Amino acid sequence: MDVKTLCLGMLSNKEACGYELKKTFESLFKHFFSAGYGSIYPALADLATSGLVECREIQQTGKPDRKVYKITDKGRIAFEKALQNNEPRHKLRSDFLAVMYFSDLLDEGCVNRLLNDRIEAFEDAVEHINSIETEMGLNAPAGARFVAGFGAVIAKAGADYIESNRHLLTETGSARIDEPAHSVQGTT
Amino acid sequence: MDVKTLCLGMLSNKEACGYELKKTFESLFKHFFSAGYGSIYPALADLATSGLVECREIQQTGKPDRKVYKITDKGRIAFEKALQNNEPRHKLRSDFLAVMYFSDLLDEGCVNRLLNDRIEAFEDAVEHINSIETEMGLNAPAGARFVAGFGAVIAKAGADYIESNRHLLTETGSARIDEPAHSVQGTT
DNA sequence: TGCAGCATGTAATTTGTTACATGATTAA
DNA sequence: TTAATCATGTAACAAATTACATGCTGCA
Repeated sequence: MDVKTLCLGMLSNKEACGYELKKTFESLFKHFFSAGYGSIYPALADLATSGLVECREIQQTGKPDRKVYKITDKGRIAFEKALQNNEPRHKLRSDFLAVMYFSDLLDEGCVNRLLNDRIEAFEDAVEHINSIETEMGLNAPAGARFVAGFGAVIAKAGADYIESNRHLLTETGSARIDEPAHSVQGTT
Repeated sequence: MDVKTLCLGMLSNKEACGYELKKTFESLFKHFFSAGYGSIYPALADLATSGLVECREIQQTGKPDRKVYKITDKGRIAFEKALQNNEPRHKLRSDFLAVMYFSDLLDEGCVNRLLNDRIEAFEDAVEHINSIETEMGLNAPAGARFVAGFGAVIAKAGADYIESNRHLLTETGSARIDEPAHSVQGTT
């Protein structure tokens, strides 16, 4: 699944401009898909050329015209077909794990810092997902809740794993003592 | 971190040919990094050109000469530097979650099939990792064990999450009829 | 005064995937 | 006889990232 297809999918829920789609990538989709303007704008242009979306320009003062894209019938059909096509991939790419694999080449301070950073990143992810779940509310589509829940559980599992197994990588197994005074909340 | 750097890292443990490195990508690194011959061979050629590895050709009958690459001192320094450089990324890319987000556009049979397939993929991953952990034994480097454990825990968490939350996506919440009676507990 | 938000896009570069091309040996 | 394993590579293609390019508004 490429950025183009995902944009089409987002537009099947609600019309939007490129800027807004980017916001969605950064909120709901953050933990499993990312896209920058450099992918989104060309994708929308392509979709419009293919007749899968229609574009309506809204004039604004002091800003570029807002281009609001709306999915067409042809677009809906194309997207449903895209959903059924390929057996969907699910792939992690982790430099973090690669570095940990070679952690015997690093000094302990460095390893500890990387572990702490990663735990923090996971905890931030959990918080981020919790906040969007709150925003969504209970009447949110099932798919959105399922996907958010998945992200939260996996991030939590990652943080917990590191906390429980960091002793494998450091002689002292030092916990996060070196964190300055911005208190880090417990793993929840 | 690109394929080139990871190849260099692998060679810091043990000299190898491209074919062997590919095997390592498919065993130890499978759950967090992937690379095909199309990336590996050019990467090795580049490394040799830069003097980070040395190549020794071993003649064979009926096969192309085996090119065994060995890291140089310069290569070791470059790799250690690469390890320290960037704060390492850890990024999931999941078409599976994207499709689930839009699962209301699919019929239940299709959704159930996708969920079952994903659970199976996660379970296969756990098994695969367990088998390489067994192969490695207890005297394996700490980094290798840490990384393998991480993969197993995350895959298990993913499978458990789907099992416990599939009811969100399907009216009937049909479980896997093809699985024998082993009840799956809630998350964690 | 400076930064964040809104809003668009292009172009160069990097990176990796896929298909192509070859070919012997061995086990099922 | 068919597939898998060993073993190398190139070339075309696809895709996404990054840097560049513009510019107003409103807040601190």
